[in-house]
Amino acid sequence: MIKQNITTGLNIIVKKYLKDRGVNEKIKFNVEVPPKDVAADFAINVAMLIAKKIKMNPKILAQEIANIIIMRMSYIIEKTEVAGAGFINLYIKNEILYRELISILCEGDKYGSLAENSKGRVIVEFVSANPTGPLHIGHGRGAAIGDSLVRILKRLGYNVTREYYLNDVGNQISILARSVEIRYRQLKKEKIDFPQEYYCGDYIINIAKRLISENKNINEIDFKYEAIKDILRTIKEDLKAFAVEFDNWFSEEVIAFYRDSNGKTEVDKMCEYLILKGDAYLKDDALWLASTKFGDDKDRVLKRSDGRYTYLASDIAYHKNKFERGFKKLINLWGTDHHGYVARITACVQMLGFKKESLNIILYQLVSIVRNGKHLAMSTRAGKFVTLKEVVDEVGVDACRFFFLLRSPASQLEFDLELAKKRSSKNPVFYVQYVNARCVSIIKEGKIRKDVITNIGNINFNLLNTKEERDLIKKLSAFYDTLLVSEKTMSPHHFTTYLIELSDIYHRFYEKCRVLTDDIAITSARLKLIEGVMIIIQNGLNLLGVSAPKQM
RNA sequence: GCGCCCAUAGCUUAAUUGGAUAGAGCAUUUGACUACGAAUCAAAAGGCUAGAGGUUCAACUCCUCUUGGGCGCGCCA
Repeated sequence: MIKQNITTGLNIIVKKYLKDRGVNEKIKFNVEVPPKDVAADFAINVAMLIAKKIKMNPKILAQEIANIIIMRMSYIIEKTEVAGAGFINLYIKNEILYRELISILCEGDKYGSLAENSKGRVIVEFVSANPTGPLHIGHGRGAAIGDSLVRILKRLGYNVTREYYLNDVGNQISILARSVEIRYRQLKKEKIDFPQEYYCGDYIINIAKRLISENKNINEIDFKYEAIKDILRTIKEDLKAFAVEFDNWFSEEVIAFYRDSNGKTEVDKMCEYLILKGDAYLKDDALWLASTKFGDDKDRVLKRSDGRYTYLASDIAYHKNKFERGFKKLINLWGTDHHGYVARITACVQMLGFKKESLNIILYQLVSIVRNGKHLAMSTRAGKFVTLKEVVDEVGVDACRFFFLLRSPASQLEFDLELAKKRSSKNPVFYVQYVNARCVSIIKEGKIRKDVITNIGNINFNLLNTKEERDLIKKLSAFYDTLLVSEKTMSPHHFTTYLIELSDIYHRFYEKCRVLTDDIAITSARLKLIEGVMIIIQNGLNLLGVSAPKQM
């Protein structure tokens, strides 16, 4: 959290500086890590921003501010310099780094977390695959991103609920029920055709077989109920095997079927509300949503002329329901194929009287599976898709989750099965986990030596003064920065990048700085540094839902 | 046709959200084990960030257009 401490100090200085110059505006500047070839620890761009406002030479301002910083922040800043177009480079004192390492060691797995439930209630809705078949790898990516995002937000103090929205109402489900029924009848030797557009996977036949084995009269069988029951069970099993557990499974029936004392469903009430507000209107015997008012390209039907509601109507009621349950922020993870839906749901949120910003829709691109350099063909229609279970069974949960989180949700993901299985540094999961195993191993080795100092108070951290050691501690402290970036961008992929970079820096340290030597003071200090690395790697992997094995 | 998203090294991609000489990994080439895990490390080479304009002290990032790709455009879910 070094960066945050610096920012706090700088803000005070900048505020006063602006006031002295008669500038009343607030300036939002950045504290950033300079490029590789610059030796400084941090750099700020504030002088250039002020220069623009008051039309002065940024380098002169930079020098003035740099002087103030060195005077007022000497407790943290060792040295400043003006560089480039007006950057102020900051060199921080080593003691600050050591203090950071100490708090990592003391706080352990709590390091970088804010007080629980200090930031309000958030609901993250993800996967939400229709219960009409097993989860495929696309759902897997959504599951990994969603679950990891929840872990990140929790660490930042949000009170987060993981929710799966179950579309157990509507056409798809009717077709599912019919599909099972036809298979059932076929197994009973009835001559009946199976329509092409029905669900033709083997799992449908298996459900039918189960029903036959239960020997019930066909009139007693609720095909819809039975189908959902079986499919949902496998979905839950697959998610559990993938280390994803939902806090809540929200059934569409709750808003579409359940009626209050006046005989009204939540969908009914929502529509009445929108009509009253003038955001819904009747035309051609149907009820329309005036979504163009809020940026959609056309108005949408809520209730068909035959009286049945559309999927959209349920979905609006569902979002309303989420707000009514007290969530301040709604996060939805959708596959990119749903992007057409963003405008209308955003419009609805505003019609319901909530701010556009309270709904955050994250779209993620598709996953393609690569084996030996070749893309595997996929088609949902023919039931020829790669399931999540297949991939997890083949490469393991850790590799699977890490790979799904490797790229920004906005980029398409290539999942290389052979690479994911590799046990070498070429495989990024393995590379990161290997660091943890190595740390554990060295610490174990260190424990054998009786003379090692373990009490933090007696460690001479000043001995950690090489470039490699400084770099390593700085990277450790960037753990919190990574949390903040992930929050801002609503994406966990920064952590895979971070962990890979941290591992890189660790290995460089490992090559240059021998840990176990005859010098007991250095040995003890470096062992503590390694312990810090271990803590951060474990914390980071935990946010991704990936394990940190002690040996490999 | 309309709309949304994407385009970065041969391949897969990152870039702290507008900052300094655009970082990694794979593949290629070269080097390093008589000490803590060589399952590793060090180094070389590889880029007009698809193209053209614009805004800015500063653009991969923002705006406009063009080209190429993905997806969506139902009183389906």
